[in-house]
Amino acid sequence: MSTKDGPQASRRGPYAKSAERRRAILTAAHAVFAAHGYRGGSLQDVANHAGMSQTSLLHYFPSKSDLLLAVLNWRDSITGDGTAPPDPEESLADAVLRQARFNEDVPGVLELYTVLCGEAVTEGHPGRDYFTERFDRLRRSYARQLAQLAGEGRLRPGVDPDTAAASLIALWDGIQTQWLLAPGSVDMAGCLRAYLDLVLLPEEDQERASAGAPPLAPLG
Amino acid sequence: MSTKDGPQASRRGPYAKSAERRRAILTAAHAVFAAHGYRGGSLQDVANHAGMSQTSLLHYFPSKSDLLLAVLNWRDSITGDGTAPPDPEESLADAVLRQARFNEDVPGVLELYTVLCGEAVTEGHPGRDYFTERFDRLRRSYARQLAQLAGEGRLRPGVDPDTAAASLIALWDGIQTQWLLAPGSVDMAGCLRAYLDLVLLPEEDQERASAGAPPLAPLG
DNA sequence: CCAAAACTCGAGTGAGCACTCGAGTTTTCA
DNA sequence: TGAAAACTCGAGTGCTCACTCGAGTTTTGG
Repeated sequence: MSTKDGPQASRRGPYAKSAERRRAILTAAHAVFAAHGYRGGSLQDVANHAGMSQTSLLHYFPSKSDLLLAVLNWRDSITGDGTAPPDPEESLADAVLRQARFNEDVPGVLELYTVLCGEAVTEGHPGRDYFTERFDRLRRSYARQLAQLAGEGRLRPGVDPDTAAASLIALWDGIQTQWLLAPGSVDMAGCLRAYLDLVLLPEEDQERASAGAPPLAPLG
Repeated sequence: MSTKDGPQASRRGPYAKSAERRRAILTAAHAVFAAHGYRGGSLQDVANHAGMSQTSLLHYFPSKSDLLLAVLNWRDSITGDGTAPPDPEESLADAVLRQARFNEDVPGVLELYTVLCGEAVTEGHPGRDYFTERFDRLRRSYARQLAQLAGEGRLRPGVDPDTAAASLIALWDGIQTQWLLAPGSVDMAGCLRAYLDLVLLPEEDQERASAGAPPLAPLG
């Protein structure tokens, strides 16, 4: 009653090293799930990578599905969830291409995303809701940005922002899969740039775009 | 030749019902792998679906990875591997859209493909080579068809056939994933049609576009 | 300084896994 | 028709899995 901050005010804070331990577990789990998937990766493997016993791991994350969701949310908290561009001055195309090129050089990020996204459409997969919501969020975000570009006359006539948003995300995911299976045969950034070149009109034509012909051949 | 067709000519043919049983196993395995993935699906589950013991199943397919590869090749033998169009008179766009719409109505086909494709980028997955080769084959096939259209002037200027081939496949796969997670929010055929409308030029431009090519020449 | 919470982990627990073995039954084919 | 291959399956085999238990150690906060 003296210092009461709750009905059973008997809680203490975690140890000083706890945050670091959790981070080590998340790093290890990220690597393991990226390499073997959720079902194929074991808690023992994660614990070994993190340098602790499986029992200690379960002290921080009480179940395997909790660990998976923690890894997914951890990634989003670090790299962003793709919804909000870090620099509001950066164009949509530049942001997409910069992120695509960046991902090529950070091993494990694309593996984790691609592997888990495929697994997630499986019955009872703990990451299913995460990916469903992520796609929903991304589609809305890109559609909004594309609609704004359309208002500025920078979208090719006939292109629907909602369709283009879903298509851009789909193209991005699909090309990642192909790149992971044959890195030398696919140019991720090149494919994305080619698609954006088809959908977007160059900035300097914005005066003529609303009234006259775009630089590339118009649609029939 | 009558009694000797090999060094140890003592082989006999399988039972009459064997082909049917193999087909029942493949059907069951298709459903199980589509619902739970390769790692998440068990041989016991497949055997139960097929109405036999796990031991009998293993008589026909001596290991789980053998069963997976058999399922993948069985699908290709039924639906085609996407390389050869069934009707040489059908245009590339029509074939893509027809297949996309067909897949929407056959449950399990997209699940199997999407789930296994994601799993396959995992270390040591038995389906990895299959998907790598499949993508290679598909890219080459579409690139060839697009290059021919380019020769007929039916490709939008500036579009690279190789890039467009990889992009079309990527878009297709990616939109399938989104559709499986949120069927009501995504129009698969619509996205593919929109992309093809961006890449291909309408047919009536053929007279101005090229010299004297037939409208839909058979593949060389 | 000290009680109690936070942490650590060896040793299970029970379930499920792919796969094997051996013995019985059914079918083929000469 | 009969020998032998094709098939069937109950009963394992050894392994790994996620997760629990209980008991000890370390750290915190008053």
